[in-house]
Amino acid sequence: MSVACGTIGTVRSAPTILHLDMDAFFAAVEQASKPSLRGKPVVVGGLGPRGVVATASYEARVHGVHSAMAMAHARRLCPNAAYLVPRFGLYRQISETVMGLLAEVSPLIEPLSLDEAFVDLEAADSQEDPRAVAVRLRATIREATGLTASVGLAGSKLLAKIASEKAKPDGLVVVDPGTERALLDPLPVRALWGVGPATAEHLRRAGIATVAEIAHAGEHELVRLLGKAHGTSLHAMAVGLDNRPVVADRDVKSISVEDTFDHDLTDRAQVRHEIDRLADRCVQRLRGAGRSGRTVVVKVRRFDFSTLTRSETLRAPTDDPVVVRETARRLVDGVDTTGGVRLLGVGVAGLADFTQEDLFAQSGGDPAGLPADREAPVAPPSPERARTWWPGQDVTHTQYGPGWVQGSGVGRVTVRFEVPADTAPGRVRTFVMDDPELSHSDPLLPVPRVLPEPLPQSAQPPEPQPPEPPSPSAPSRATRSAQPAGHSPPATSPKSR
DNA sequence: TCTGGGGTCCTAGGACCC
DNA sequence: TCTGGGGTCCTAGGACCC
Repeated sequence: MSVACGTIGTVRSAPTILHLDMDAFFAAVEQASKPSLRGKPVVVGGLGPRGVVATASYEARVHGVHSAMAMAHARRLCPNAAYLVPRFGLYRQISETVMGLLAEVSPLIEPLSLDEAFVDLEAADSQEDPRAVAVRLRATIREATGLTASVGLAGSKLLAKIASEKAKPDGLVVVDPGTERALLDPLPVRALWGVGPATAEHLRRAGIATVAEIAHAGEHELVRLLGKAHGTSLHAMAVGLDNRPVVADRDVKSISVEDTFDHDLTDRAQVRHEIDRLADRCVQRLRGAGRSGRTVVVKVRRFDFSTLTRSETLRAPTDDPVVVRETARRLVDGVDTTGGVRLLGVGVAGLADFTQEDLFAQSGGDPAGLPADREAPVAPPSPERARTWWPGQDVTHTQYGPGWVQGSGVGRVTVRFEVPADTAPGRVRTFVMDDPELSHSDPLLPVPRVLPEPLPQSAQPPEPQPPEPPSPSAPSRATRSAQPAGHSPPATSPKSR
């Protein structure tokens, strides 16, 4: 069955597709930058009453905590873990470093998320042994970031991803040609890409529990059970056929924002107000990406978790806050929200490559001829949220220096003063919440034990720095990050109502 | 236990046009 | 007057991924 066939495609004869997955990425970054958390259970995610776990450290997983679990459940399972709000700005920075190291291995890389990517080694200049490349890559990433990564090498994307999963944590698994079926056959159907809870249940009712049983059932039966597209691709994967290429620079197709509220909204005026704010945030992201879009989408999750979407396609692409706001409002007005609204979202799809300014410039039109409210400013972040102290956030005290919020309540905030380079946990101190000497600050990059290798050309500093070991006594200022990621309130914990 | 936020892709029905 | 088939676009919902 391992022989290639016809239109479905084949599997490479050498394991030249590499899948890299950072181990417990968010939690590992927190442990690397907060010395007091090393070796202890750490859970990163939304800390509000409706938060879910984004990432749990391996110490927390031992207690049964895992991604997508309700935070309330996690707290019951592992009450002694550190519960932290995500610092996406920092994760993004570290992710860029890792992706830069991948780009040194091969020009063809496909990021799947901040902590995951495929690399096509066939596109590399050197035809070095893939295993040697993977070994060196893992070491380089550890040196540059202080974090561990797991790597799978195989002849297809599917197998490379399964291999990296098997390699976790901090391992390398190579799927040698000829061993594909032995690896796949015993796996549960959930191991295949595209099999979630619904499909797994569907298959279970048909008596299919393992990959081998999918292969045995045959393509016709799979299509009958799951439909054309899903059935065909699932059967192909189960028999080990997967020739999907590694694709760099996938184009974004939609941009959206959404908020789950701590308490359901019951007032129509409140719903409208939130829709306006979401529309503004969406347009901000749209413009930041230099795009515009034709279809405005509104998403409403009601009190009973029933979710519906309403969309409207405009005659031309827009990045106009007024247009998006009014369209979103019109759409949400047509939805029955009696009983309460748990979540609202606004998105723009059908993206075009141009902003409206570009379009006007191209047609020789005059932007000044637009309606006066066209450039209505996007609402600034509300000031009362700037002084919210979430566990995990970066702060600085004028006297004690940099630290992070350990907890807050009853008018007090507790801060642990330590920096990534510290080898022992730092001191803890408590302040009144509005202490003027305490302020939010930018995150500090975790300090690797060895200096990173040179980044790719685009990321090179203007003047090459001579390599020198970091000084343990005064490392923090030099590694202070450029992005103000610590300032914004956590997106995962919207305002309570 | 009670379910985030940001995406992608697929299906299906209806409108509309040729 | 009735009967078509096909293609494309739009809308809504659902499954899935990280």
